[in-house]
Amino acid sequence: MRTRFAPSPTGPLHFGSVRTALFGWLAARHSGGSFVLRIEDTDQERYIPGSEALIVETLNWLGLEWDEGPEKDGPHDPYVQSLRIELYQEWADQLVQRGAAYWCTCAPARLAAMREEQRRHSQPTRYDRRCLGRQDEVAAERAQGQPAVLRLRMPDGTTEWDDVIRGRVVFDNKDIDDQVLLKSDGFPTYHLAVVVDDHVMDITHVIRSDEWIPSTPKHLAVYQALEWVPPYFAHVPAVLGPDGLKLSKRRGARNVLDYGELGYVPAAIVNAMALLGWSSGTEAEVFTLQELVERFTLDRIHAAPAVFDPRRLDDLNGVHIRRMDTEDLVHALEFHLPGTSLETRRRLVPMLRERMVTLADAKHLAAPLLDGVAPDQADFPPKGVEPAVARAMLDACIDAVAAGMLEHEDDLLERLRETAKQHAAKVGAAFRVLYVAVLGEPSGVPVIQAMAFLGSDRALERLRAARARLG
RNA sequence: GCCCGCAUCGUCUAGCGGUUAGGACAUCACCCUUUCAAGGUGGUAACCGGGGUUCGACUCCCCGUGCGGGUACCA
Repeated sequence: MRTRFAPSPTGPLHFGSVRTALFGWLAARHSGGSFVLRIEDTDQERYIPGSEALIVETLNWLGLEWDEGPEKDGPHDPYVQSLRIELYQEWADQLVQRGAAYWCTCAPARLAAMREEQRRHSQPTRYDRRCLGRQDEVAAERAQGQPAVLRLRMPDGTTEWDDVIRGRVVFDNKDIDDQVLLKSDGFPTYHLAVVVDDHVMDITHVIRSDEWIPSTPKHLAVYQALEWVPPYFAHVPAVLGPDGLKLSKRRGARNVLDYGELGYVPAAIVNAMALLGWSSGTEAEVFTLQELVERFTLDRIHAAPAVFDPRRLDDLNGVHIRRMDTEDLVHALEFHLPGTSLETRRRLVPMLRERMVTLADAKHLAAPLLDGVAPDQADFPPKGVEPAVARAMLDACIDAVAAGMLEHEDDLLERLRETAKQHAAKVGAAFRVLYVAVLGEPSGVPVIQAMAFLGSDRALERLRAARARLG
């Protein structure tokens, strides 16, 4: 199996487009086949410089390596369509010779008026083939330098194919327009370029978003005219935003790379994407990339569009963070805890790990431990705790820490529990005093571990400052 | 307007004629607990509507409805 991801360089990749790439990548890897990355930049107008670099970075970040494509070389180099123009023109000639395509010099204004008229009469809007019947004149016009486009001559009859995800799909060819294949500037349209490249590059399975279903008959017509064996088509459903509309840059769909800065890990993103429209058929839903490769098959993709729920990503992100290898986590945290040493992060990880939804959470979680100054807290002692209990807890803690009990966390914990009980206070509530004293907040990483991290001196400093506030 | 696709809890989904309609997220309750989390247990919550087909429909067919997409010298 050979699959490809063929984005156009019109900006960063969003969740929906990357999911399509993921499906293609997984299908290829699962079958032991190869995955091709191809840049479809046949529209110079929409080209946004830097997009290709973004695409490459995104795929690399998620671990979706391609076997052939930009920065990779391969037997079908180059993998950028704007560099393959002559190839498309050659096949366009073939289509003309075979009577499957014809030149058209109709002006845009005429086409617009024609469609307007058709719409008014409840007719489907298609090219009326005016130029098809006057090819000699058109040839003369072209010779004089008049701009022209090459159109596919859509054959009569019906076009059908067995979509891997949807089953049989049938179109009546009379509803399908004579698609422009070559623009007046000599560039191919998507419709010509994909077909030529997918065939030349031996793509066996075209996995693309379902917005392409209506144009698949056009592509099939080209395959047929050129006597090429068409690939399998798998049209994956769209990913919708919370508004129920298809994700798009226009509507603020987020650049997938942004998720990295927000603290999402690749494993979680890939897992969440896979679950949007695909299911394993078992009740397991947490998978690593490798586990997805083992289980993924195209036929288990659900045909209905899916609404992306960021809460699911959050959950999966926490799960994958908790499962991450410690050293990997220590390294991943570097970005979110700038200025910290490897060693510091190693000591922090046990306290942070189970409390992070995103890696970015490490910042506020670790702040009380990394700041040099003891945090302030207006509401002290915390409500629900008698001042007498607060004093007793702090005194006991100060004595114990001063006596070196931070070396024995379990004993210290036991000592503090007893102190709370002796004062008829709920252990949880009594401890809150300590949290506020040490972390500046009634919640956070485990307070005894936090004190151990800070060291006796700094811990005592904060405890005494809090004690002093109580008088 | 014309064409196409889709339709199970709020969300992602399992289901492929006979099930107490299952799981996950979210949500609620409880347990555990040094706080917060994590974890555990349990609860609330779904087959878009109408016709068929069938002994029997979530499941198959048709029609509606809703949603999505296409309808470009954009992809």
